[in-house]
Amino acid sequence: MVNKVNPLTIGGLAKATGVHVETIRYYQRRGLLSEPQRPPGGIRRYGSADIDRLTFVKSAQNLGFSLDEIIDLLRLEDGAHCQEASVLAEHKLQSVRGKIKKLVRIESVLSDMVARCHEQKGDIACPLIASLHTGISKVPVADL
Amino acid sequence: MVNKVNPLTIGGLAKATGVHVETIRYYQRRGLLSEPQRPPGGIRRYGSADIDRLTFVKSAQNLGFSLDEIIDLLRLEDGAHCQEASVLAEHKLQSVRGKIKKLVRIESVLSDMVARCHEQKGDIACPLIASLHTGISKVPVADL
DNA sequence: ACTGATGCCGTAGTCAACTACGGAGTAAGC
DNA sequence: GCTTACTCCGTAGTTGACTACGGCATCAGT
Repeated sequence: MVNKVNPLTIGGLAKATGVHVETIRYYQRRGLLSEPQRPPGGIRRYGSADIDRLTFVKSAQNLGFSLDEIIDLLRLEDGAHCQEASVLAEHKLQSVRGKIKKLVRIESVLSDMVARCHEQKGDIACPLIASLHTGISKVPVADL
Repeated sequence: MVNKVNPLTIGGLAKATGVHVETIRYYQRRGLLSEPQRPPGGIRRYGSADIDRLTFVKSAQNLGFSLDEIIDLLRLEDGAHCQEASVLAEHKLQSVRGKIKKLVRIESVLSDMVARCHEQKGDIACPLIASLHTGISKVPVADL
């Protein structure tokens, strides 16, 4: 009962995309991927459209979009809503830039602390531990 | 029944540190903060040592340490294990730098996409959506 | 026809770090 | 002495994105 257009079983789709079978089923439940009709009592078949869809989802996810946000993007998928899509992307860009800023601050505090540890001369106390006690680096770390 | 050394109730400690009462209780359960003895049938009292401890936990957390890692740091808290502490901090520094790298790559892809949207001249398709279909930006986003 | 690998399906478990709830006891101010 | 605000405690729920389990159906190869 092999379909010429949609030759893949869910396992084949998983191999073709590198997405776990259970994850594909999860995406179907979440509405990120539609479930093809299945022949009575038979097994569903998938094709290149599904591979493309999963590629879309994974690309967006790699850019930091959540599944909920990807659902929004999928509604704009026909390419006719460029304005709206770029608004979403710009928001994401802002949040990515915010995260980078926070991490860069954390990086400088941490590397300072490590450096002070290394140049420590005969002190007894650890400057790193000491810094943590003084409440240094009050970087709000929310949603890193 | 007010204690001169440890005058704060858990609510006072919460206010003094900006950490929610429930979170303090959660930290006690996790072993990040010890529970002071309480007078029979009475209410526990907290003092500056507890404020300091919470400051320590929050500072470390703001630097990206997980609670489990902070438990490790707390074992080194006497300041006599500078070597070990700085090893932990260096690991964290590595991971922070890794995250920054990934985010910077994401930032450049996203800003490219947005820019192409803005300079789009009379095309019908949205370049941003199109990019997502081609599986661009295979940045493994794990543990962002 | 048989067997072993897959598919289907619903439900439940995982992780981290909280956050909320409910009911009973206690402390403090008037 | 009464009221109101806390405190204590254990347990359960939240979030996001999966991941696992168990039992049955189906398919492909021999």
